[in-house]
Amino acid sequence: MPTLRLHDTLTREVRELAPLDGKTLRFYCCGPTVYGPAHIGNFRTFVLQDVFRRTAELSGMATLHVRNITDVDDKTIRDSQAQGLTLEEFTNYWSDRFHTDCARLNLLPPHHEPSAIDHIPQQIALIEQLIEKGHAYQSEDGSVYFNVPSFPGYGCLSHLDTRELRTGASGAVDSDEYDKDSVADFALWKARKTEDGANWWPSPWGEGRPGWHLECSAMCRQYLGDTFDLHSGGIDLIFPHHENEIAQSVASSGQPFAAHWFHIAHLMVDGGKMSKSLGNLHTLDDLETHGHSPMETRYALVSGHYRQPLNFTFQSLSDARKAMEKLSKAEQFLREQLGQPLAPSYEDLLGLEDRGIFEPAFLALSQDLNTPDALGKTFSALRGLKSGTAPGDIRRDWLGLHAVLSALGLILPEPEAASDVPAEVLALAEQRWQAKQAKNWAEADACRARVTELGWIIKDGKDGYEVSKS
RNA sequence: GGCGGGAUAGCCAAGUGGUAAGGCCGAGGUCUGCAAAACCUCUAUCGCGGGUUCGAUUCCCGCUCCCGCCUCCA
Repeated sequence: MPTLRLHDTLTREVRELAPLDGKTLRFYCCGPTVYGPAHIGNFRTFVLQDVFRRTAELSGMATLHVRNITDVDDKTIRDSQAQGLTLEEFTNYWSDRFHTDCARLNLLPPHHEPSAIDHIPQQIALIEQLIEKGHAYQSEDGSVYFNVPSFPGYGCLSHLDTRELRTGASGAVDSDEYDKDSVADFALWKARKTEDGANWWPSPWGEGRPGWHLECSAMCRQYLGDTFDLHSGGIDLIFPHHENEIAQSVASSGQPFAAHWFHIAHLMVDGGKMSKSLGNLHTLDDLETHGHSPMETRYALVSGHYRQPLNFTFQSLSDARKAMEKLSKAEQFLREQLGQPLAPSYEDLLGLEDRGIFEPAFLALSQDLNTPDALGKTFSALRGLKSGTAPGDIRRDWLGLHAVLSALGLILPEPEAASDVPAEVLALAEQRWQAKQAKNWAEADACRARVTELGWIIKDGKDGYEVSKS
């Protein structure tokens, strides 16, 4: 079993990852806040987490994957009310949409997908523990805050000295929060406000709702225990979200929290930050409107290393299509050598011992999830295969290729089905073929021209032809 | 101001103390009545200036520029 090595944000080094309990790799990924369609930047994170899980599983490890749904916060409350929906109706709609997009991107569903609202009691229990241990306090209005100065390790993940955490450092001050003892303190429980509408819950501190950071700490504990293998999210979550999670969890349990931290760098669009005002917050639907499939998007998202900002362009989607067609041709070549077997299932590939000429590509994934290197090594192996310089076991190599593709989660395009070609086009193509056999070039060319006009392309093979959409 | 990540061919993007993977695009070739596909070949000395070294794109220092975080953003 190849060892899995991954960069750890906490220690800032690439470290080997092995299940703490010797059996199952348990990890938590911060999920979406469901108040609108997720954009491809969000999906970069989820796709890379998926590649991580697949690589672990294909290496022979068992996994336990938890990813939450944040279904209560300022934005979900605000937007649900604006649309005259209950919070549940609103978040259910966007959760469903999120799941649809995940499926289109071939993301493995997490083993557990807990939501904040479904875990209010666990969150309240966590706050009670924190207050009991002197790490939290109640303010005048009934909100509860975490007492940051009471937790010496605060800032260890983001390497931000707590002295530097001063309000207004970035130019925007929330002068609303007078109740905090220290500017670094953050809300565990937010007292009910009129604008929250029906969205409040009873608690020992009065009516209100949980703070954002709290849900993850509570649900990590619920599904993975106090200490588990890995915690992941976008790079922007390092501070303050993950820093706060560590504070809440460690201060309440007295145990180590996540053993390893996995953060994914941001996606850029056309060299700059994505933003609504620039109109470059692409969703899967947007891209499909432009004729780019979710798989092309997935390929584009894994074409850069997860620790580097990735520049996303429409050109990268076109490149992805071409690259996948190339992979598909090679896969068909191997399949034909084997006499048209069915593609192996994901389960068939788990813990595969010998990946043949694709072993280096798979190894690249095991080495800090180097997806671009894995793709490069895959194409390099392909070249050797086709030029016959890599003699070997075809079946072994075919399975090896599928292991790499499965780890990346790529589903290759199938050759165009002939069935949806219009009868008229089919007839013209056949007529042309007959003319060609008779060496009647003028008629053959006329037929080709006509077919082209209709938006189709004829490609001749050795003993026949294929028609495809132009 | 603090912390962090970058700068590699037309575009995207790996990597290494010993003269730089891969994909896309482009050029040439084999093949082909045409067209396409397929296959082969070709295209960079790695932001700037110093230093260490037999040798640096890779290590160190300085500089320029870019980006992110420091506020409930993946």
